[in-house]
Amino acid sequence: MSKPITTPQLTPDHTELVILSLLREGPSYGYAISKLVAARSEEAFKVGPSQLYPLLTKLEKQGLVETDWEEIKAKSAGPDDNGRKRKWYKLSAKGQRRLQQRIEAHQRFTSIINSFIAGSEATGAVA
Amino acid sequence: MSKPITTPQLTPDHTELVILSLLREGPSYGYAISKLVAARSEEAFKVGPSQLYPLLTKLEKQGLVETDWEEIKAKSAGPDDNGRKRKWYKLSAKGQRRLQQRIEAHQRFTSIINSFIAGSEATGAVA
DNA sequence: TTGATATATATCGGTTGCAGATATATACGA
DNA sequence: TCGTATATATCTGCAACCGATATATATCAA
Repeated sequence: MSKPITTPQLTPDHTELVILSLLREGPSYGYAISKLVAARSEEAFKVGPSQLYPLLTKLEKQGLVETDWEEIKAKSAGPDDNGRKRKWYKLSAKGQRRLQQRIEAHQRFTSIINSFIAGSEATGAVA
Repeated sequence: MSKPITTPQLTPDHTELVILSLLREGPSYGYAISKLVAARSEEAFKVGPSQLYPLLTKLEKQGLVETDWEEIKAKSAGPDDNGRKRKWYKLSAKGQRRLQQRIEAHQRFTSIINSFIAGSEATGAVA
């Protein structure tokens, strides 16, 4: 028995759509995003570290998100560099436009897939 | 300038859904399927030979399709083996069940993606 | 008749993208 | 103190796919 069919995997484009959608609700950071994607999808979508961090870096390079380091101080903290850090990602104006494009692209995608599912009834072809 | 955003790519699961959907309308063969996918999707989806033939072979091995060779005879044809051939694919009962599963999985997929797009409004979270 | 294009199936080779593992470091509860 | 959770990041290998290539025939126009 192989694993049962639940949902198709995320393409890179769909992953970007999901992450930009989350960031539209407010800034977040890698670990939280990863957990949120799993929780909101009822574990259907999973974005692991090896997928997430390179993608976030790419979004940053493209100017779709702006980043900000938060120092999570331990009890005592000198001016050292070793404390735990949290990298916040905030949707930029460019990112919002990209999100809108991804949403529209997804709607076209869904529409075409549905036309295949509907089949000949929808195309006028003879059955 | 990179290519404009049109639709996300097809995952293997979505490609299978599209091809099984086409075969539900009646038997077809590789080249015709490739052309049909492009035509019906207004060129948004493209399934080239290197993607299509391995996939069709896989579907055949899984018993989702049944195959049948058609000899396309030239004007003269002895009992030779060199004539052009056409390999027909017909959806099996098992393939029909698989298609139904893929359709349901796609609907779950769409539903989850839409919930991300809808965002906080749909989740009860504070904006 | 010759050449270009379409039909038809199939494989190969390089690139991309990701899953799983590993690495590092801290916080917290049992 | 030991395991789990938080938090970011890279590495290694594998699988999938795009583009090209291969082979062979049919068709149509010049």
